[in-house]
Amino acid sequence: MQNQTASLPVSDTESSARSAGRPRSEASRLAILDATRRLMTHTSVRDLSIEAIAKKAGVGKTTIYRWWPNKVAVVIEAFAEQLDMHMLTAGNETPSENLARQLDRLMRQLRGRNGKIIADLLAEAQSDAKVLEQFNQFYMQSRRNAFGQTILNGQKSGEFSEALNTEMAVDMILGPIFMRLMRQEAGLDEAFAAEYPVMAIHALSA
Amino acid sequence: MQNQTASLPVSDTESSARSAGRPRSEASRLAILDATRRLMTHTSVRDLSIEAIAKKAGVGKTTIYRWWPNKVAVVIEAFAEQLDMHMLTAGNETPSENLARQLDRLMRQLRGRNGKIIADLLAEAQSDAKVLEQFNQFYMQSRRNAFGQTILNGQKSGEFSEALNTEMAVDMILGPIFMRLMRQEAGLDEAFAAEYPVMAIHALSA
DNA sequence: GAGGCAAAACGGAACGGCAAGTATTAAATA
DNA sequence: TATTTAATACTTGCCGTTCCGTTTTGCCTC
Repeated sequence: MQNQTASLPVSDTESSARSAGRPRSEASRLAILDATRRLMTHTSVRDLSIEAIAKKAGVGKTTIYRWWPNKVAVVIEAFAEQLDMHMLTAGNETPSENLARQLDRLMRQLRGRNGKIIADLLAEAQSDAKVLEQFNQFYMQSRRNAFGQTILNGQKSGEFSEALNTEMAVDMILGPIFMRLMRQEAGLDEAFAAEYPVMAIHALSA
Repeated sequence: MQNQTASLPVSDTESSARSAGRPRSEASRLAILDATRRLMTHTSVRDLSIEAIAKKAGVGKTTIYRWWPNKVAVVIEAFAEQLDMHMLTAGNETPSENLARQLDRLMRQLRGRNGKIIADLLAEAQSDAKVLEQFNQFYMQSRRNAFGQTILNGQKSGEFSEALNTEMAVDMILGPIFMRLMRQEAGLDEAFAAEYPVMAIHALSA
């Protein structure tokens, strides 16, 4: 069986072109990722331990350490498909409509367990530079780029003010959402999700 | 000597009206807080351990556990004076001016070590409901109230739009700042600090 | 007032538990 | 047979807690 794993930024899949020796066990890999997903329904990323994953997966700890640098990398890979949203810019929309749709999708995705995981990862990143980089590379950067592009389009079309540079505009758009996510109280509830896009567009408008 | 400790929201100072028995050692208390401050210059809140504090303070672990529920409470008390900014609303300012000044002060305060500590605390809070409550009660709530009041004033005076409720407006104002804080990349640098208040006021304006 | 007693806090030591990370040995393939 | 992976077992370190003997206070009795 060919190794069909998508080139994820975390695990060492795809490296080393099948030279010799015992091949990596795909069964173990899947068991690890599955165990991680199941454990994450009851615990936070912080409380998750490599040992617990190994035990639940029926696998040695060394196997995990061999392929992932830390538990965050395992979590990222375990939830990669669910968290990787395809931020396509639809064709015939105005930048404002496009932005509203993107915000809507982001907030819907951050509800429930996924949001908790993202908040946990951002929290973990605060005490580990490597984790921060992993998180940015895997999750945050692509989001920022997508929103940044939409904002640029809006600035070209004259809908959005040209006064702010893109980076700062992205911070202004995403900041409140993640603030809400981490405050937990209230969170990204219906009311907020309904009102926020309007406010965000107002904030950017010329 | 009378117990002059300001009534801080974390440690158990002031409770129990001096009935009998050996009184709490002020020397130990100060040694613990001082050791915490010194350790925090080199480590994150996450990597800080009660054991290390006790060792550095020349104190038994028991003494710490007796008076503080967890290490976050110790950190909060150790940095209480530095982090407690007096958010007075000056008299003859327009709400916009007032808001700009408040933002300026907040961002200045979140630069350097204090900002790192706040980010760490918010991170710790993500995996512990008690910590989140401590953080809100000690730090976040008072900030939100102060900004909320200013925004309300601005809405009354007609400078700010009445479309958004106060809670959401506060999230919109503070979100980007904390986003910036936790991203670390760039952070609350000069450029951001200079531009952001203008943008924030624009976002709120009617 | 002097002395003794109860109450509370102190530092030190040790415990069991848990997780991180690391040899070492066994297993599977070219 | 060489090479690479996997699992077992181990060491290390911290945590949260519990004991213990000691110290410092208030209060009561004489």
